[in-house]
Amino acid sequence: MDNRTEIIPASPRPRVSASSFFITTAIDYTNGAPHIGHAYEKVLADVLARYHRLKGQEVFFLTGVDQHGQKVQQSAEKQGIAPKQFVEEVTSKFRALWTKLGVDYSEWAATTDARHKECVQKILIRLNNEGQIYKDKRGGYYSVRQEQFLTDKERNAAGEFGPEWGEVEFREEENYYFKLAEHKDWLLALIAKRSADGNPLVVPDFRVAELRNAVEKLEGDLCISRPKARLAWGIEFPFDPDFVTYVWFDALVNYISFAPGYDPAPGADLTTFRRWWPALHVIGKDILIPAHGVYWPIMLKALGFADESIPPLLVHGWWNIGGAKMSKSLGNCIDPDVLADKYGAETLRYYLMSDIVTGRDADFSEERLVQRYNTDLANNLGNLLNRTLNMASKYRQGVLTLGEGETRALGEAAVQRHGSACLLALDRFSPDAGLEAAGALATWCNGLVEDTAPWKLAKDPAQAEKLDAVLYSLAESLRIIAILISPVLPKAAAGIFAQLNWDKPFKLEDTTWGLLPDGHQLGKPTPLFPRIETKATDGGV
RNA sequence: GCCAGGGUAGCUCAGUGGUAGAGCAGGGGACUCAUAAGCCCUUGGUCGGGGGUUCAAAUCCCUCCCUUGGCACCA
Repeated sequence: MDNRTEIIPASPRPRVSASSFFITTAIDYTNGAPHIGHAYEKVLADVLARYHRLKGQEVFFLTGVDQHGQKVQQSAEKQGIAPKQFVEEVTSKFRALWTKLGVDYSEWAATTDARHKECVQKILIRLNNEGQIYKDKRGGYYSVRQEQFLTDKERNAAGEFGPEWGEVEFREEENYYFKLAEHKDWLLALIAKRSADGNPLVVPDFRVAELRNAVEKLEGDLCISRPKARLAWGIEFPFDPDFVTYVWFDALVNYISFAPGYDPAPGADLTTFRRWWPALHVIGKDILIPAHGVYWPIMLKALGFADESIPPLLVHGWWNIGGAKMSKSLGNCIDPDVLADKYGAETLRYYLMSDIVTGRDADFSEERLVQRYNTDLANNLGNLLNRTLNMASKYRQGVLTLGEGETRALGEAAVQRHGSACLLALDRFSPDAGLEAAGALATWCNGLVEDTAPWKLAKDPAQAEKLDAVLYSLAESLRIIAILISPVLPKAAAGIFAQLNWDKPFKLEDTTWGLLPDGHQLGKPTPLFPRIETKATDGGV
């Protein structure tokens, strides 16, 4: 219904470059196959990237994989293969899935890439030269079995380390540390300033408070190395070959090491880089604190980035399964590859974009996926296209005539109303609300058909111009709906254009009413979204 | 434990002082251009429990229960 198109997220949109759009996703850890959460984030970023391309902006969409680290090293050892081979196998699964789902990225960030390693090492050298990194010896309790230091969090109710850790010993270890704590006040001020300026560091805004609380509790510096004896699978410290860098200065740096034109050398020419930066970082809520909300801004600050250049974070929620958190240990992971094969990639894209409010959690249900496809795509939009072309074919041999102006004005007003709601939603990173607005336009069109009953108009020669105007308004609305949904459903949008016999590129400016010319010949109707028939017993996941 | 947010129709949620709402699902009807789709009408709720303030509370206050997230490197 019309009033639902008014549901627009309240958070202001952070400012990123106007002429170009740089968007990144988290890079996925290559310790296992991709699940539905990985797919959601990449599709979300892809939809936003496609939307900005639709607006005519240059888009740089960066995604990739985080391939280093202890878990990968351990998993590879278990399989008796080299870490390199292990991550290559897992990485290929991710890339194949993104291809299947139509995730159209510009650059692939793999942390084992030579370009990335070089950038990470240059950054470490620079920060070391500038006194932001120091070496220190600290002690702690170490689990030999788990090959990790334990913190108080690992202690049980009795204040002891449980038997699951095996033999626990006190151990001292030298490592490199990054000066984090001295930037605490700067970061607090930045968070406040950016929110006050309407250019929030974090969206949605309820996450800003969470971040502020976390920063206020910040104390101590950040350990950024591991001795090679303990972890060999990583990027070597350029000034100390006994160590590799540990996660932060490896994974987070991908956002600039793979960006166009970045060079960490002091005084380097960053003209190209600045044309794109800052990026919009699309991340999950699990990695906001502390990685992206605390460490990353401070790392960039240390590298000389200005306050306005600290990138905004778009924090999405999680897909739960039957109310429970999805996890490998529960064995309730949803395989997006299987779903895409079963229902089609665009059906999955539609579900992932429509059934979750950006920033919040949602419950994944295969049954609901089918239901939303049938209700929204097959019954509402697909059938609208089909009945429109059938009527045009039956009553007018598929030729459009402008017809009476009053009826067309109604169509134009509806397109204006729902179209602007859709675009506003996409500007606010909410494909869910955008799709709802586009769907509301289709619903309005179906209402127009019922109100005007073209099958009756066709029997009365005196109503010929009205019939023409109805058919024109429907076809023109469908053309515009196709553009509006194209970021989410590029193939279906192309299918609508094809059936409308409208061979034009997708552009946002073409959502203007009235571009289909008088006398336009429409194509032949074919069901665009065939209904998914389910057995009554097939209840989904 | 601390901080923040929730608990409203079968499901997903809107509604912050003035006679309980939407979409989907369920039921009924009229129509026929259409993917048995679309359209119209409609059944569903003592608004988590208890107490309080008020002429009036889903809405404010107190309390209890349940739940989610963050504080703790799994999108």
